[in-house]
Parts: sequence; C-alpha cells; structure tokens
Amino acid sequence: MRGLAAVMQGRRIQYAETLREGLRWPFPAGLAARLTGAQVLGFRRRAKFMLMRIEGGTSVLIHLGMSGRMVARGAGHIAASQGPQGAVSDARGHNAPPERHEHLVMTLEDGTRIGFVDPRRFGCVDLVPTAAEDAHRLLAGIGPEPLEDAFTPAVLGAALAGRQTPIKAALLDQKIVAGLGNIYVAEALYRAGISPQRLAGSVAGARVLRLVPAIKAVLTESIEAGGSSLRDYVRADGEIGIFQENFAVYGRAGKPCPECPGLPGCGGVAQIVLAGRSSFYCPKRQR
DNA sequence: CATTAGCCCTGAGAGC
DNA sequence: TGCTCTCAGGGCTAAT
Repeated sequence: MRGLAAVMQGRRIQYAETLREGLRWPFPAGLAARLTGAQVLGFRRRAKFMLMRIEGGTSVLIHLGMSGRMVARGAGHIAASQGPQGAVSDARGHNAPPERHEHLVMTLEDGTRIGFVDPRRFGCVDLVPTAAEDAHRLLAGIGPEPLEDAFTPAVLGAALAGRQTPIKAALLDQKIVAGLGNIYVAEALYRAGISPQRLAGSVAGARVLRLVPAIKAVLTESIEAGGSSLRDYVRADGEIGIFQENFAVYGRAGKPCPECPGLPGCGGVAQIVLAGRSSFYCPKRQR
C-alpha cells in the first residue's frame, strides 16, 4: 500500500480499464468509469485490505489474495515484471501490451501505468462509500489491528478465552486479530515460544504477554524490510521485500531453528498441517 | 455457536 | 524432455 501511495497519491487517473470480468468476484459495475478521471486522495489499510480514496466520496477496496500484486511501470518507474515478460520494462502508458494475468489497469496523467496482476485470481476489488468503509461486508466484524496500542494482552487474551481451536487457527481468524497470515503467525508463535497446536483458550498469562509483543515485532520488522517475497510477490516499485531472509521457522522444515543450532537429537523445525495450512515450529522451544 | 473441509485458480517444483 | 502430482502470502460458504 505504501508503494502504491508513493506512486498514486494526489495524482489523477487519466484512464482505467478492466481486462476481465472480475477476480474472486465480478468487478463492481462501472468500476473503470468511476476510476477514470478521478483524483487519488489517499490510502489506508484495514486487515489485509487496501482502501484507496478517490474523488466523489468513493473508496476502492483491494485485496491481493495469495498471488496478487500491484505493478507500476512507465514514466520512470521500474517494472516489477520478471522473467520473459521483463521486456515490457520500458513500455509506457496505456498502449503497452498487458502483462500476463494483468486484470485492471490504471494510467496516470504522467504515463505511469499501474496494473493489478494476480495469476490465481483470489484477489478482489470493490467500491465502497468512503464514509462507510468499515461497514463493507468484507470489513465488518474484523478484529483489532495488531499494531495499534489498543491491541493489548488483555484484549487478545479475552478473544482467545474458551476457544478450543489451536492457537494457530485462532490467530489466522481475522475476527480475532486483523491481518495475520500463515507466515507471520508461524513467526510470531516461534518468538513467543508457543506451540501452534496449543489450544487457544490456554494461551493466557505469561504466554499472551509474550505473544502480543511478538506479533507486533514480527509485523513491524517485516514492513521495514519491505515484506516477504516468495515466488511472485513484488512491491509496487518492483523491488522485492527481504523479510523472508529472516524467517526463523516458516518454510524451514528440518533445519535448525535460530536458537537450537544443530543440537544432537534435535530434529530441527517441524512441519505439520493445522487449519488446513502448513505450520512450522520448533518442538523444543515452542510449548 | 464453534470448528472444519471444500473450493475458487494458476504456476512452480519434485518425482518418475 | 515431458508427464503427473502436490503445494502455495487467503478467505468465503456449506457441512458437521
């Protein structure tokens, strides 16, 4: 979102075009027309959704899903494309051929072209009145923002109390806390020394006191590193985030965790499936 | 109500 | 080289 804001905030969208009917859901009627000619007023984020305020009291709600990315190119911006499609890096403006899996294109007056690229099409775009952003059906009921001061051990502890589901599943539940995904849940639980299998209701006392700062630290550090770039994700400016280099457990099955450097009898990071998702943890450090 | 399985998609990598 | 199989930053919906 910060990358997009740097490119789009205060600028006017000269022309917008949808290149297919929709992604996860059909694009809202008149999306391209609403974007065309509108000035971009500002951005905010709620959970994993970006909200782009444009003229006319409208906001554009954007979710990148699993494989989505916003790509800015032309007018001096570095292309985010990679591989064989990299040849379009010096293409400018709206006449450039669409990148593979580019579904929505916005061209600014200076020729910058911003594309929503999403191979798996799990992402979504919708329009919502700016005055009622949080009333959108996809945002209603979402839990507290983990980086805000209001997210305290007391608040998380209350949300987890009585829950019989594994803490891993509870933290992925956006109604309990907003914006955590599979990677950051794994990393936060590692730092807090909590097993992903532990029942959520039993995460209390000292464990919640460790978990809340662990969540805040993981997210803050990753944002500072530009995010985590696995497979196809790149930021709007084409640079990749580098937080994946700091993963302690995610994707590191069998390798020693940072705190247990190859001790005899230690099998290293374990991988199990919880809530339908791969979970990585150190059985020695996480209880 | 709380929790889980299925499903929406394409692409990359592993194994044969 | 090419095929098949499995898995991947998410989250809605139906079933249990």
